[in-house]
Amino acid sequence: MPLKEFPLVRRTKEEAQETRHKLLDAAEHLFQEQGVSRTSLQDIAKRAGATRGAIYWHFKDKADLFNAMMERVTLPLEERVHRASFTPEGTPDISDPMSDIRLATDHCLSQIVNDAQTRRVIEVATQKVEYVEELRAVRLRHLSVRDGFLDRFEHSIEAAAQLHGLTLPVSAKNAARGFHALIDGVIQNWLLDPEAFDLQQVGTAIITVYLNGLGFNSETAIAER
Amino acid sequence: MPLKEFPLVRRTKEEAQETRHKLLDAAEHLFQEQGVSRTSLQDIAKRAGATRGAIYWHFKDKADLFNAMMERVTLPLEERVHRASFTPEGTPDISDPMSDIRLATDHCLSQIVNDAQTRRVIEVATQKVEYVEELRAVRLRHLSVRDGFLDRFEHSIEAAAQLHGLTLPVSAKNAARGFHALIDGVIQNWLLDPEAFDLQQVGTAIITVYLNGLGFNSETAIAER
DNA sequence: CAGTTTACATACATTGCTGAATGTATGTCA
DNA sequence: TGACATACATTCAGCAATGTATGTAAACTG
Repeated sequence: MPLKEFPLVRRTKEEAQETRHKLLDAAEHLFQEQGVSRTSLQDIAKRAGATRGAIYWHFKDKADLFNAMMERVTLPLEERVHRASFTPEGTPDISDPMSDIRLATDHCLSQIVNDAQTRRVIEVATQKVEYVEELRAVRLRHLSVRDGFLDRFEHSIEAAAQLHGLTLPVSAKNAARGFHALIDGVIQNWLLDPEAFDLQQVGTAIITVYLNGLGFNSETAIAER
Repeated sequence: MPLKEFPLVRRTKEEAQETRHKLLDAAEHLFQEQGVSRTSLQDIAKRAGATRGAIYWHFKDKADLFNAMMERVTLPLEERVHRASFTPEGTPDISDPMSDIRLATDHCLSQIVNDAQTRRVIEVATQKVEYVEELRAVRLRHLSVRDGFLDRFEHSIEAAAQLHGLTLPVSAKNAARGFHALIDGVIQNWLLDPEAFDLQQVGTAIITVYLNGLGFNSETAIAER
């Protein structure tokens, strides 16, 4: 039964947003625990202290709710990475594009390790959902975000190579793909078994190895400062 | 209705194995198309030209069928990689452990690109299934297989470093983790959009970059031959 | 060549989830 | 202070999937 401590029927807009967030919170946890398909809207409503009526009011269906849950975390993260990659704010930096990328990457890893919500949502997105037709939109957005990152990486790598006057052993595009695959891979492996190793430490180390393989040796980056 | 071309009721043991394989084949395709949870046992039976009775005869339930489907592909693959990493057969090779690893990796990439079944199953395992309690066994096996690979990589990298007399910039364990993350990541990214790039070519290239970053420059490997 | 087991097909009972319809009390605004 | 929109709760119809129980004919066995 939906708890009835006080009259509680109609809410103000603020309260409505609060129940919306409670629904998304509940979904996050339940999706992580039982997987998306095995979690019913009933489960989510119950955990949020509401009924399915509330869900159908705020969202069209389960896929819509899933999307909202994802975007609540990924939109700010994307924006953050986006900003980090151009000049942060007022700081007129003419820094090495490669350190910008490394900073942004470190920030990502750090957020995954330190922010439980981010970790939960990424875990759901990578292990607790089936990417089928219904979630085509999610998949497409995922792809376009990825391609955006790849372009950014590619240009930064190219610019940095030019800056340091070195010739890359592979095309900038492939170098970017490898960089992305490395980060993506290490995050996924960590999520599979977070106890196995320290994501930030190992992540930083292997990125250094990879960039070193591209010709960016650590001294170069430090010397520039 | 289950097709009734001829009497067809009871089969010989061979025929029974054939229907078993047909069921697994059907499951593979349907899981890939619709995801595991959205595929009913009814769907699978129908596609295989059988009924749910056949499924419940051969398998305990859906999770059991899923396991069988996975192992039909992964067991031979694992065994192959395992063999590749020790001395193949009668060939008394005292080759560079690093080239062994590269050969095994190339073989994996090649099989993923060229064998549709392997590709299907890996795609299902990475995108079309939710790793929840019910599939705990799959997850655990996945982890133990991964750890086996990691150990192998670690030892090979260590041996190769000693052979070439170089000091690794990171621990052998972390070097192995990076190597694995790189391969895992590039495969997953390729599966997300196989049109985007050539897996074997890009894979080989970025592996070279990474190994180069570890200190194994391509000339070293070639010079040894 | 009976009896037994195998390899399924069929039928049934149960469960659980979705979507839509409807109810309802409260905010909100003219 | 009505009138309308909002933010849900409740109810209901309907299906779809699972698991099991049972039927059955052919293969296998001694």
